Amino acid sequence: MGVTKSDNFSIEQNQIAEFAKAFAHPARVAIIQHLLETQTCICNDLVKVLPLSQSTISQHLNELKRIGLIKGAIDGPKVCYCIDLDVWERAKGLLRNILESIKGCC
Amino acid sequence: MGVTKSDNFSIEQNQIAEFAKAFAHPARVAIIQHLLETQTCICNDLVKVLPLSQSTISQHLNELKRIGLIKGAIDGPKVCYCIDLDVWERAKGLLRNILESIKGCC
DNA sequence: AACTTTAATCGTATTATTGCGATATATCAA
DNA sequence: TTGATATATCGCAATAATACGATTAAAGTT
Repeated sequence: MGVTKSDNFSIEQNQIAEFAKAFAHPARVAIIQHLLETQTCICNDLVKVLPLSQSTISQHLNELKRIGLIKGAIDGPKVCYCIDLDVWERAKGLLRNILESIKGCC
Repeated sequence: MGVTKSDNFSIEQNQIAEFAKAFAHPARVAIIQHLLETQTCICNDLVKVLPLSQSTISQHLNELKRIGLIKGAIDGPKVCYCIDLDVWERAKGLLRNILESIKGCC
């Protein structure tokens, strides 16, 4: 049917998948890296930095906001985005947990 | 146009996105977790364990193989899959690197 | 008030992803 | 040889994701 059958998997599995999705596109990786570098919030410098249109970047930002990894603060006509530390830590924990749970292999 | 514009991003950004994609679906998370648990290779126990059809699971396995995180060894009529340690370590390094590069926030 | 900047959203086109049944193939067991 | 088991692949359908231009809306600026 084409739809991800989320219901059949655990909450944790869905959460991991959701966080991973944030990093599953090079444009979103670039956005996140930029936010990590500038540390302090940025707004639409991204439009100048990334090879994508304003509307596309806005969509990616919205997706990251939906996932929870970033949050935006309105500042006049601008919106300053930054990493949401709490959510980031949860994502880090979940992903680190699965990445480091390897003990050996065949 | 609907296509991810990979060319406009760095190799590293694309690699991170590619590895993240492996985890960006609950079914693949479940498959990976199962492979991590059983440690030794498994084949199509997955069909019995996961709420998905054989063909769908085969597709997910193929996607993971394409990304490189797992490899399959033919054993008679079966195929035993397991984590590819080298690739896994590279994925771990890249993802850990970005996840831990946060210094603070607004 | 007119203009600029910023950003979200709408509409649309295109491609990717997810999923399943059916089928094909290969190996092993009886 | 016949049958069972294990997998991959094909064909199809439906939904999701990516991207852009155009438009809208809000907040400053002149």
